[in-house]
Amino acid sequence: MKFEAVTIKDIAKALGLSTSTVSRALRDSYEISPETKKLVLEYAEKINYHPNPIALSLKERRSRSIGVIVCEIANSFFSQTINGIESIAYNNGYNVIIAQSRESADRELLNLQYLTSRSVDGLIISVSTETKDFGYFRELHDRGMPIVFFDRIVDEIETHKVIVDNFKGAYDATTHLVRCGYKRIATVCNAAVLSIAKERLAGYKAALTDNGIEVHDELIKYCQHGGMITAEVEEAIKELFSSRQKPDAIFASADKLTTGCLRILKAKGLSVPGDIGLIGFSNSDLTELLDPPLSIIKQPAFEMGEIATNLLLQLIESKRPVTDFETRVLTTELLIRESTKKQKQKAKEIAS
Amino acid sequence: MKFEAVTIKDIAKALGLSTSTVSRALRDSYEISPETKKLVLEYAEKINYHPNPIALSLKERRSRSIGVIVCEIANSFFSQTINGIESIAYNNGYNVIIAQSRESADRELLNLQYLTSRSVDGLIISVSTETKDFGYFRELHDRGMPIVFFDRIVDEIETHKVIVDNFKGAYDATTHLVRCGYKRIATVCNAAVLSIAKERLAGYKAALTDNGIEVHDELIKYCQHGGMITAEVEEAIKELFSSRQKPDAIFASADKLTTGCLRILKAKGLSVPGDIGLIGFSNSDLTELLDPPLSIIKQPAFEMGEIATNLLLQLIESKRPVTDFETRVLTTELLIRESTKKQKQKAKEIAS
DNA sequence: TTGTATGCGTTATCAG
DNA sequence: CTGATAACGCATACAA
Repeated sequence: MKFEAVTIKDIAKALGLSTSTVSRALRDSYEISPETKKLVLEYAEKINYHPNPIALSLKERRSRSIGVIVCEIANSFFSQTINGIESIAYNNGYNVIIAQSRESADRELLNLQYLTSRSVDGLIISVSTETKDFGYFRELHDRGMPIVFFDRIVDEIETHKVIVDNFKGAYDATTHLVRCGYKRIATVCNAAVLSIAKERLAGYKAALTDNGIEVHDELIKYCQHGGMITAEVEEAIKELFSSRQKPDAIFASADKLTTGCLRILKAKGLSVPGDIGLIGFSNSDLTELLDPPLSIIKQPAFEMGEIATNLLLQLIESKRPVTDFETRVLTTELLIRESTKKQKQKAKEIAS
Repeated sequence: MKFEAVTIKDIAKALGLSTSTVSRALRDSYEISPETKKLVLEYAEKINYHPNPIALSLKERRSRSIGVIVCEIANSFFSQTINGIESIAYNNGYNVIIAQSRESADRELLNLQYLTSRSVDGLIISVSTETKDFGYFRELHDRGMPIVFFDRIVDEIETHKVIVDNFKGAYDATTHLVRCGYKRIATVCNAAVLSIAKERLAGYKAALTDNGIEVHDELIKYCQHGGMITAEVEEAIKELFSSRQKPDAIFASADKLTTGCLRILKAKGLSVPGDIGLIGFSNSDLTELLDPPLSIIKQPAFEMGEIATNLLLQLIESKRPVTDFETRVLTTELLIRESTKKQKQKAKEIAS
């Protein structure tokens, strides 16, 4: 009673032809007579024949599917990226297989092995906060598996990468807080091993320095699990407020951290930006509806997904190893949404 | 230079054994001597052997992958559901292949054909707003393809379904608005063909009737594209406000519609709930951060994904057609988040 | 123009 | 205990 498909054999038998003739007729080969072709095609249509892609994959050693590994699907940034990935994949006849690492290096590795053993033709990856050992990525890459990294990239591996200008995004965000008059600006960021954490932290520091504000290490808090665990963000903020350098504003350097900070500040009864300034990376479509709306740094997530997929398909389809790898750096969007005119004015200064 | 895997043949050749011996040794067959087993296992480990799942699929006629079709991944409700689906699939060694219909029946059909021709072992589907013809679903189902519907289900097809009590959710939401003192309560809902739209509309109407409020058709607006197109929601609201029965509150009957309404009301300069009441289905984690926080009806999305997947795996693994289909009805959560004490009081009345 | 034989990687069925 | 062979569905080099 299993979903049983009709094969080329069935057609051959029914029509008194050989399987190869049928195969060729279906592929519209030049060496098949028009009559036979027509016969086969019509019969195939009639009995609703569909080639078995698994058999095809086995033969052609390609599955026309790409694997995607992110920490979490239910995160605006990643779900928007996956949207872009699916979009391009669909247009090119590829399937998208999704896996989540949940910020666990073990789980990431398992998914990686699983997907590659599943014969995906390529991988699009944003590494977990926990990943320290890139050996398996390297091994895969060396063995010829096409890989494209995005957002949280692995610098050491020579393949295409798609990121935003994290330094500039963080710089702009921090500068915005400075222009708003904040003096003790803290930052809550991801584990320091992550490329995005490093770049954004550098942007934050540079902005402070360029504005004559000293960088205080007590004002820099790391969340090892990328904000997946609420308590972690809570702890970070608690520490910030119990430090000598009590902050008057916070720059949250990732989607999950921004909403995490916002939630905890509100829970503490602190209004944003009344009591404390806040800006952060975010791709949620609701931040603009907050009252007052939250200023954010937005990444072009959908486009990142599209670009990553196009690059991957390029790698997949040019069978030879590609040596001229590129890192596509897109721009972030600083969305100033403070309500007072004064702040809008300041926003303009930054934009210019 | 293609990513080439090591096969059972390679092991056989290297060890001077036959492929069948190697195969059996790897599967820990009782008919292989401990020494040979050890030899094979160690060598396999050493050269990092992994069975080719495509070849396995061809042989076993199963791919250990499930297909998921939703209208849009970048929607809190669906991304949370997919999170749950991936979670269970991962635990059972299945891959999740994602496809989006983008509320287009054509695209849904193409994805459907694509996924099934890709030999997924089963499907988890939430139909698009546009879907009117369920013929292909029926055909697949009749041919033995395991299918589980969730959220937007197809009543006519006898298979497992996972939904929430949409009637009650809508009833509670509408009742809440009534208790808050609103008199002319409008609703913005999905295309009337959708199961969820019908059920929620019924709940809305029942709540009004039970509270002695007349149902006015002008206060019921449909969005054919489920809010995918902003203009559509804008139009609906514009129509509501230009009708004789100008509403004083709105019940938005889906995630996308709730945020859509909120956005447009804000854009119109109307404060919620100051100028107009609003409640709706939503799974966004930011609604609670709005000021004042927005009251919503939340669906247990993650759990729905988990349950749907468990049911699907059951269908897949019991090869015979299952005849005792069930519809799992979960409860929605009415999250009252109005700020005034009076409203909180009223919320309690509803809860009791 | 069509048919036959082989291989893709694996397991199952025989035979030894 | 182990090995040879067929089969899964398809494409293709080679034969006719």
